[in-house]
Amino acid sequence: MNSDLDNKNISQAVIGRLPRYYRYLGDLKDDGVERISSGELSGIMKVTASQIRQDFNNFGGFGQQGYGYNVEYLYDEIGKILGLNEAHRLIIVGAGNLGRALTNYSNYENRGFIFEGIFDKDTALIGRRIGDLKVMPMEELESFIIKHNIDIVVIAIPKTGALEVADRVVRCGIKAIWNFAHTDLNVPDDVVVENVHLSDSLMKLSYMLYSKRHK
Amino acid sequence: MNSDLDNKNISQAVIGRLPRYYRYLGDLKDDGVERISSGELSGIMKVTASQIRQDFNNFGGFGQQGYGYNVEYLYDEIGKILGLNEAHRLIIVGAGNLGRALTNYSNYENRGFIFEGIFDKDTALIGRRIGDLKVMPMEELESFIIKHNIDIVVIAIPKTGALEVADRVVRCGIKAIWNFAHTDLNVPDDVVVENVHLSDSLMKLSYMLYSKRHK
DNA sequence: CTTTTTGTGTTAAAATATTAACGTGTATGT
DNA sequence: ACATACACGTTAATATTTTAACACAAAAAG
Repeated sequence: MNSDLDNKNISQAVIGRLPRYYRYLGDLKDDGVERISSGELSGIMKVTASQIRQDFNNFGGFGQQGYGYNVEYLYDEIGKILGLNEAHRLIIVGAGNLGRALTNYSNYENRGFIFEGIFDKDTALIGRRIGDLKVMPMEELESFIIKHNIDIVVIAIPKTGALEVADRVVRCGIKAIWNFAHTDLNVPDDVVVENVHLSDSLMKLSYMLYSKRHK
Repeated sequence: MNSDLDNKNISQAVIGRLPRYYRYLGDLKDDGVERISSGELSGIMKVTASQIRQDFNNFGGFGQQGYGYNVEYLYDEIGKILGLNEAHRLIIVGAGNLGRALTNYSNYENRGFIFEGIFDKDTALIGRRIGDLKVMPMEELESFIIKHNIDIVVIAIPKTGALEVADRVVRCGIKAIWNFAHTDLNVPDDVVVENVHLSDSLMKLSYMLYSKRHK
């Protein structure tokens, strides 16, 4: 069913905007707003109304002429598109500061993403509690992934070990990696990687600041 | 001087790729590679040679026909473009898990970005040491920024307080914000914001995973 | 009930971004 | 010293993305 839409290739540009729409619609929903037009949303989100209509239409018609979009319906539909209707089970590799931050951060920010475990190679950390989780040794990585039906692996270790960890989790069937290591991973085509390169982000900011100053 | 290049508007697409070039060139440099052609780099980075040449040419000719690019020179030049030749002084607002992670993370990953202070409104945290820093109360925010010539403010607090903090730091002259709060900030045109919306990133991953599965 | 306004989905146009093509200068090898 | 291959910078072509235009359906107004 729905094969038309499912097979249509959605551009990265559109996908990148979906979470932002989702965020704004969530806020509107919380504020009790029932309906909204592309024009109004345009004003709030600072994007053209045309783009909003184009973006939504990639996935089918969610609105109605003369009415606009029903906020709650649209919110739910975008949630479905983003795959938020099914729960995801994650593990974090790396119990350093970042790994710890992500464990807690995600607990209250992202329902639907369930953090099932955290791993580290440092024996001093193994066994320590972080939130609800206990740090596990790297030897148990593969068996844990399989036993607990893990969906997504978060890599939160320095780049030295990142490639090896990626290889290991890919070998036991992982298809999605959230990569915080300061390097690009090399994975098969059917594995998706979302990079969060904090240094890159900071450099971008530096560039923007610098170029504004010297203009 | 150099007003041609300085005033030329570089597209976001290009800027977004610069840190990645910088990263790869740094690795090459560390490996002792002296020169590289756009074709070779293309193979390593998985982008077209044409794009590499186009990108670099936005900032002037760094290469030489028949030779290619000198790795170290190119690395340094891109560094300058990114504004990494001048040091930046940062403070972090929010001494929660994320703020703490960023303090340490950046200490060894990003030379040139100096973390000068960390602030929190939670009195239980004030005075506690995080790395080399001691958590300061929010009341001292403005005076600290001015006294220590702070460049960049990192917002690492929940969205509730983020807008107010942004307003406060903008009012005392801050022109660059690294925003980890789960919301968009509203700042004047001459202030640049680089967002790191972790939830958005995770949702994107969820989408990619979901859409691969259902294809 | 009719008219007017609203605002979508969609098609067309404009603007950007990416890739390919190529002329020319530099290095390398004979 | 000369020929050949290399590889940049640049211009041209292609593809993608964004914005505008518009026909038509639903809602609101009279």
